Amino acid sequence: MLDLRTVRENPEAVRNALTRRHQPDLLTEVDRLLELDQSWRETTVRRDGLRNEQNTVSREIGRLKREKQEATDVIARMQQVAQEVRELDDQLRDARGQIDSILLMLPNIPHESVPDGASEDDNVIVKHWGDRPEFDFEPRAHWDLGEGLGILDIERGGKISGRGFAVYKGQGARLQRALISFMLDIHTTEHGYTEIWPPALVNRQSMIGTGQIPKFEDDMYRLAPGAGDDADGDETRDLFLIPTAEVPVTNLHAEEILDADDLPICYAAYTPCFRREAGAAGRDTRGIQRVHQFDKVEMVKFTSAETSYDEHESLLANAEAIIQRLGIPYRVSLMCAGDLDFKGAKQYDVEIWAAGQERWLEVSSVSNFIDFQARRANIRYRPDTEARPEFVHTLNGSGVALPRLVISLLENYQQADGTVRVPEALRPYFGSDVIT
RNA sequence: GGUGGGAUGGCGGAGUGGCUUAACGCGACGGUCUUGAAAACCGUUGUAUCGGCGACGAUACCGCAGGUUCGAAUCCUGCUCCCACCGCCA
Repeated sequence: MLDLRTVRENPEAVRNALTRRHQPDLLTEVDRLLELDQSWRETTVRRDGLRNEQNTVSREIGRLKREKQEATDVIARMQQVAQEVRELDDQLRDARGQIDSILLMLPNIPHESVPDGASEDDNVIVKHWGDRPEFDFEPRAHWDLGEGLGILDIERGGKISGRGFAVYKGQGARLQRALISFMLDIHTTEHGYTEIWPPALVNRQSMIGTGQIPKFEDDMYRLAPGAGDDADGDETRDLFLIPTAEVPVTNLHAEEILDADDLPICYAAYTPCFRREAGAAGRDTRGIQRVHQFDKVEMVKFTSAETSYDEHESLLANAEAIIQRLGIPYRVSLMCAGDLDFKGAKQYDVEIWAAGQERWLEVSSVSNFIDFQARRANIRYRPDTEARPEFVHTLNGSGVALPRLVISLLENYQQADGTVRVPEALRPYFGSDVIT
């Protein structure tokens, strides 16, 4: 979330950001926020003055009592003051709640290097890599290849769970396992990431910390209270399935003050990911392009404020390295302000080529959130021993998501007989050079 | 799931309603002394918010959230986490 002080002292920067993001509807929220803040501060001054009186006089009452003197009149007067403090506290709590809820809804401010634009059509393609494969036969889509090879079972996935859940079988299952190990090994041994294996269920506070809630709560899977549970909002059972490892991994350091010498902290984590895709019914429903549960290796970085944009570039390079080793053609887009993720200040998307469908598929989104998540999750660091703590910058990028990578591998490396070659780099993990 | 015991500053640890805006110790930082270091001695010590141009001042924070009271680390209610034992369990 944004710093309230930034909004207070530089509201034009915030309004400008909303305009660049093409979200003019939020401008009135900024005005409301400024009014609430003004009255919150005025009330705070009054309340603190009364608290000061309370503290002073209460000490005096203590002294009188010790000296066995009469204090009834003073106590009667202080009862009034206490009542007034209670009323002001209620007002403050209410105003603070409204302020926080607005702050939680306001998006990050796009970095100056982010291009203007209203939609994905205005994203800037900054890189192309690799040559698209050519075939002397008609290449097939992955759902045909997968079914033909017996490695992908969409229908049974639907039977046991519902639409949007896939079953991988035999060499398909092995391919999943091989890819996960392959990617994690590269990130940990060559890119300097520490491997994390986090929970897949997290509490509400963690979801707020990384920014999935409140804005995207409808896209999240949430555990229903079990039979016999209290229905009245028991925090311990208010759990969400993670939509990405970003949530548990970033929140590892929530409420902490990190040592500057430890930065940057770089984590890589494999997790399953769960997404309701609430607003996307009917889109890309064939195959495993858009599913409710998928697997992903995610990279997360905690950096100082000075280095985050450099770290952003190397994070992108780390994601690209995976795809390059698998010999898959890809392109990188710099997201325009209008298409930029709610919580991001700058974001690259990496799309790989799927030869069977002849289209680009997003497999990685590489974002710098600057202090947006760190402020929500309260993750700070001390620049040096004497300095006051500052918010870290958090970044993350997929490295990479599996289903679309599998699609691309199947479709790009398919052969006329329906078998699929396995890229060289993956063979030690997969144990074979062809999927038959 | 059950029973009992805990949670206090960077760490250890005192503190059962007012003489505590948390004692004492350790650590850290600054200084004195010293050729240098150690020891000793002196001083300092967290986080956040608000007010002020500023020096500075005020408020809040003793696991979390409410409550009682003129006044709460201390009393009450709910919750979380940790430790021990019991039960269940891959």
